[in-house]
Amino acid sequence: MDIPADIRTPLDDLRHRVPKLTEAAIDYGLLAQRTGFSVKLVWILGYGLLMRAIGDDGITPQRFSMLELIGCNPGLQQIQLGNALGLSRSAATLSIDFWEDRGCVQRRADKADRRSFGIYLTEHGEAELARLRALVLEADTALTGALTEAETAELRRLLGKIHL
Amino acid sequence: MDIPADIRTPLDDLRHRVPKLTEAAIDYGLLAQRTGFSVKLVWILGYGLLMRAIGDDGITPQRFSMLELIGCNPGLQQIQLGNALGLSRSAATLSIDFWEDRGCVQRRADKADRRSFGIYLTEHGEAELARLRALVLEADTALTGALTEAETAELRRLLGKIHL
DNA sequence: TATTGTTATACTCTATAACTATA
DNA sequence: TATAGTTATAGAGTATAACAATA
Repeated sequence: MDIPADIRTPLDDLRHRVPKLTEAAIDYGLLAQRTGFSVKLVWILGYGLLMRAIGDDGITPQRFSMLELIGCNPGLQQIQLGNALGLSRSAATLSIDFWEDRGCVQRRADKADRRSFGIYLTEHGEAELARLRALVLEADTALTGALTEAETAELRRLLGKIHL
Repeated sequence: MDIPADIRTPLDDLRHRVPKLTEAAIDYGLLAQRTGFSVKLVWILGYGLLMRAIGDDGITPQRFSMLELIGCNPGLQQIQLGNALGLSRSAATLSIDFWEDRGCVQRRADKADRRSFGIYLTEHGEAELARLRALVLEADTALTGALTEAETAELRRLLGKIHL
């Protein structure tokens, strides 16, 4: 499975969004020493990489996360999906609306509690999720392209120690 | 110099914004394996930590970055400041307006080119920047509180390898 | 009364484009 | 013509609050 050329060397085209802290012309002072600032720069790169890999402005990383969550947890309530991604009820509604409009998810009435729905992928949604997963994996691999596998594993371990 | 109590144990109060990927109830699927997703979660934590440490909704991490940049590079043009932070001209204007309204920065006419200004800190701005730097450093230290110093250094090295 | 979902609304941040004044 | 800065405007994404239906 070849990685498309525009994903293989991806970061260089996105660097205009991200300051080079070592450039002589500008002194970044404290920013250059802040872990949080480095995290932000890498987040910007990862976001841009993912957007480009997906190639559809409507499908943001956040919306992909929603679709992935639905695929892995069929039947969840909207409020549970929202909580799992740190979204308000209304933001979850809108995110699910987006995928419903694209024919990827279905709201099924919950017979036990008629206030709520169970959210499920449609067949088309399954296919779309499979397609996107491949792109997302490639973009994520590209993000750590400058690192060895051992370094990538260590990076993930350290990030996980912070947020887990 | 003691770290305030609400910064010393900071992450726990912010976790509601950040899913625990290992929780049994929900399967995060691909998301749990994505470096980019972990980066995002850590970014959310760092952002929240910094906002809380600063304790002034107007002063965002982005605006702090602008002030720090002005402090470290007095006399830069607005457009240069914007470029250094990945901002458009209009966004840079607004960010500098914010600090000017607070009496922290000054636009000084450039005698050689009357279209542009040199941006400088005021005395009050110097003091404000010094005050904020201490808070920012504490918040950044708190972000990596779960890591040893060696681990924090390694995390920074790995992040730098990606964005530098 | 409390909860699920929807809708209306407002807010923040951003970029683009039009505009002014210089160059 | 091009550039620095400002302003007007629009877009995306979010949250809060009011609302309807149901518990």
